[in-house]
Amino acid sequence: MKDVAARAGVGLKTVSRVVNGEAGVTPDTEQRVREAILALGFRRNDSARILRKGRTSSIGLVLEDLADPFYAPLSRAVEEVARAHGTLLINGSSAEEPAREQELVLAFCARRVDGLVIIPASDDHRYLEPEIAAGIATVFVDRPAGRIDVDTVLSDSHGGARDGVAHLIAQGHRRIGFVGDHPQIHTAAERLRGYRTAMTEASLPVHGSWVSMGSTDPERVRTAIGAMLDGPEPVTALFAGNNRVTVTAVRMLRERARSAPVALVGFDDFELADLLSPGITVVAQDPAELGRTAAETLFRRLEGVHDAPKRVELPTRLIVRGSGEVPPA
Amino acid sequence: MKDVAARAGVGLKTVSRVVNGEAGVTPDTEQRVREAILALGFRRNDSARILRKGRTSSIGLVLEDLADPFYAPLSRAVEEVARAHGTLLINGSSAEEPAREQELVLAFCARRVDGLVIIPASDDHRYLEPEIAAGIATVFVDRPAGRIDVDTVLSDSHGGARDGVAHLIAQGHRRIGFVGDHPQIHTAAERLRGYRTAMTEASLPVHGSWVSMGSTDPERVRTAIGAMLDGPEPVTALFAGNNRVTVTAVRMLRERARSAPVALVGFDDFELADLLSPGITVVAQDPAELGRTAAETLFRRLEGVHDAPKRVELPTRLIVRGSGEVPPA
DNA sequence: CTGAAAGCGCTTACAG
DNA sequence: CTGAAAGCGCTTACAG
Repeated sequence: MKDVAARAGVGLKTVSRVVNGEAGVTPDTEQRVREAILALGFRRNDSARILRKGRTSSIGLVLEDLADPFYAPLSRAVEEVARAHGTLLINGSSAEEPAREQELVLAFCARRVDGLVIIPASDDHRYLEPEIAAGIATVFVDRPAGRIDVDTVLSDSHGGARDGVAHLIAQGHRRIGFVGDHPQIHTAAERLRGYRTAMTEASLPVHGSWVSMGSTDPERVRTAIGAMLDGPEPVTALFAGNNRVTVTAVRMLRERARSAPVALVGFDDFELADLLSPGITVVAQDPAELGRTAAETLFRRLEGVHDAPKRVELPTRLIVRGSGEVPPA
Repeated sequence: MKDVAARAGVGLKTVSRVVNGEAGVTPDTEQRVREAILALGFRRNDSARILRKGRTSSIGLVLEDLADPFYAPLSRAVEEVARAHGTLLINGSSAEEPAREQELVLAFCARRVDGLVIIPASDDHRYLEPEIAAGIATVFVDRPAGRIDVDTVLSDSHGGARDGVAHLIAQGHRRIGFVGDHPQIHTAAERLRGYRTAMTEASLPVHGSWVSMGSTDPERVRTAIGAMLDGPEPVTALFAGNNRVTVTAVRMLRERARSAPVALVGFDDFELADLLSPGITVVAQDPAELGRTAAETLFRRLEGVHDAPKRVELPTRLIVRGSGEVPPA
């Protein structure tokens, strides 16, 4: 910029004016500055601008896995909102590791992002308190924050799971298995709770062997489902706690196609669910809407809205496609 | 930092030393500084650090759509490599709009990212010349750059499509349709070329109505496929130019299940392709490997490797699952 | 309409 | 082992 000013024979401030399209420069001066910019290949250094202005016009998004088909649309929705606000998106995957979540969040804060959208992997976010106090707006999405009070956008995991399991009960099922993610994950715990609610509301007992929580690794899920199907009180229907479990369940039921058919309802919709035979009945969330709502909440804060932190819960939707309407054997 | 120094009764440089874990501070002094940092809730401002250091330790990734199942693993792979290099990832979706691609790239450059990984939407990248001259390392992936000479990582679209179409020919098909994306997109054009190569190698004519290029919007794809199946020279097999086309083709063939079965091979693998009936035979790329290779190439440049720009072409793999082995009616 | 000075919050290069 | 001065490249607040 100094070089441009020297070459154009003007002051620094005049170059700044031209670069930022501010008024108060004669066409003639502006022309000289523009020529110097072109000749020198000058591009404004936003790092310096940011340092001086205080706002970075960037936000950070921490999620579990960018490549997960559930989070990809969420992430894209956040990006679109950010773009509409002239803001850049920095993101990172926590890989479900609390230490990595914290590392990413603090790295973003050190870059002085204006705000954060977080899908947490940990359950204690007090480490964020100084950052929030320092003015970094923060919204949690998909899962709530632990031990701090911040804006949160969730899906109704409890209600969705209850609806899905009630649907199986309505088809006549009495012995229903639940396979979920690690119980520390809020959504997993809530869905299990929804399952129990539905069973209780129908006065059905829940056999201990019908519930399995843990890694969504296919091997573990297979073992769990195998035990439910071949155990002493074999289930006639399965409720899968998320998309990864559902896919493994579909594979497994396919392989056992010769045995008595087992009904299946999964939490989370996924592409091609309608093309399988039977189509997979699911409790669908709207990940893009989660992302959009979270990002809009964030920007409302950045625009200076200062009421108490809010918790938004988005409804789920049961999509009937066939797999959940298989009657009990 | 000034406040911390004042409170600890030391100089700025000493605070800097403690914050950065540099040697040469007595334990006693360090202790005082740490206490001041804690008391004041001080966090280093990386914007200032960046300005002074010259390197931002961030890279930019521009792709077409973060939410596309093909690009999500690519993006994740880039992130992992960046992470291994202590670098943050900024990303944005071009939505296949050249103006948006350029806007994102220039915004990243203004933030002085150390490097760029670009999946281009445009075919003229001369606008990048000043940035590259200014030292921003750049790698193109999935599609080549236009009118500039830079590192590029591609899949073998031509060879993959040729293999896929040759596979259909080997099953006895003579009338094969090709439905692809917009012909301006390099991969789309290359796959079409692969189709023609395979047909020519088998001395088969290509009827004009067997080729349709354009938007991957389901309505357009349906119309195109309908014309091929119901036209004067009806095809007995289809080659789909990418995952979006394949999915629409699957839906359509499913609906027409009562007519003579049509063979299908698609470019790009997708989740659950094996669970459909029949399973979908595909020419698979490895998007994560594309991303990893591109990012590693980028970091090699950032570490100072200065040979001529390289072009890497990764092989594709034909995965046989059933849909491509349907014989001609 | 234009520009000189100060400052954003750090690090660098140097001196003690 | 420690710190004062200069500077990274901009913008702000002000004066002319």
